Amino acid sequence: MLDFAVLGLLNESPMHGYELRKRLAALLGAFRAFSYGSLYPTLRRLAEAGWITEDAPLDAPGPRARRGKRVYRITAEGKEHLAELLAEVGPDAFDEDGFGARLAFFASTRSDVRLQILEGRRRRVEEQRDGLRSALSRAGERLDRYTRELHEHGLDSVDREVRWLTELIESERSERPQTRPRSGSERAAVRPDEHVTYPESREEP
Amino acid sequence: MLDFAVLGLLNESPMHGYELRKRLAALLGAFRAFSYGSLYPTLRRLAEAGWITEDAPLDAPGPRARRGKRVYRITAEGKEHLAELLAEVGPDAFDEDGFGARLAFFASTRSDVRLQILEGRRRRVEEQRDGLRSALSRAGERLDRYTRELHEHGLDSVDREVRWLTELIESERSERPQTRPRSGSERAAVRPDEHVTYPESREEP
DNA sequence: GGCGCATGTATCGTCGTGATACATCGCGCC
DNA sequence: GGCGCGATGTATCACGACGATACATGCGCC
Repeated sequence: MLDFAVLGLLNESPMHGYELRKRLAALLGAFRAFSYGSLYPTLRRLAEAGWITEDAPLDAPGPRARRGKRVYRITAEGKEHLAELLAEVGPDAFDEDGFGARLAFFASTRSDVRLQILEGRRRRVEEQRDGLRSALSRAGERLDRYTRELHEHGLDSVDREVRWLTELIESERSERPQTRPRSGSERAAVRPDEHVTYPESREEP
Repeated sequence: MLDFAVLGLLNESPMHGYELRKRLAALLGAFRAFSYGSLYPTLRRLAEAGWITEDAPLDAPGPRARRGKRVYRITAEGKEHLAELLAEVGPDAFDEDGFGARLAFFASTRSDVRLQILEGRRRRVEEQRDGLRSALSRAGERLDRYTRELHEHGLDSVDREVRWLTELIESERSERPQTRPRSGSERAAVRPDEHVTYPESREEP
């Protein structure tokens, strides 16, 4: 999840850890920004895996080991890996945060994958809604007033999210009405200025 | 946070860990139920602190060590501790989960503390709203369409939550219009069938 | 001249999660 | 008659994120 977001951002341009975190915050909604406590370990892991490089600006040979600014840059392998991540759905894509991260890079995501993600997320939220709904109608009467209020508010929110997702899905479908043909190669519906390159489209085995 | 919720539930009646988790889930909203991985360690911690007891049903002296059903029960000290927790606000009371937990036990919470919690939570959510709002008006135009959509939906939700909290606050105030007198002892406004006993009302030092 | 604030890198203890393991019991179903 | 399956029930562990903290630099502003 963090891997995905970091690669996505570094694919746009090289960055410092600090700026990365700010961009992450802007992307995922100000609150819900990862802390450095997870960001730096992630960067190191990504560097070890070869997806990114870490340009440490030649340490001035002074007496104290300076803590230099480090610029992180995506590698060719990293782009390849990102393209794979963008093309698959993965189980995290439907929870709150994972969905947010996927949505943030929808412009680089194949149109059919976009639909899969939106529909999966909607299914997930509908389950929440139904669970909440039946819990309320079962126990609603003998629930504490405040607890009931909380659950009703939660039900409302979740209900609105389902409607929002439905709108997104519909607009996604109307902009891409070729649901019919089911042609052999579902090719990338992506803008030409995209940085990533897509692997071959693959059928489910 | 978990401590608080567990003590609150055990204050109503003794329970197994399993049932505790179910009640927790019902209370906090089905999703957002703590896993056993945090529940059992918490129970052990609470038992060590003396807030609860752990009734292990005398192991049948058979060859294999049976894993018996354990009934957890709140102690007198636990009730005292719970009353303290209920009377103070604490910094977790304003985040999503902490607030939910506090709300779930509002019936056992002093009316003035209720107001503090509601208002603190509202302030928190207003900050989120304003941050989101200004981020959107600053960068809204050059934002990805999907990202903007996500942030606008988030802003909507947060906005509605503020309004919801305002309603709760107003109804809280109207049911307790003695905001005026500022009499020496802010006494418990609590139903007589409550299990907890309140410590002396204390003025801020 | 110094104060505070944004920039910038980094670590650590704490805590919750999600997966997993294991065990018992009642129920339906063939 | 026995078989499986889902609910009940207790428990652990690796992993990952958080929040606090530390430290350093450069910049503007009064």
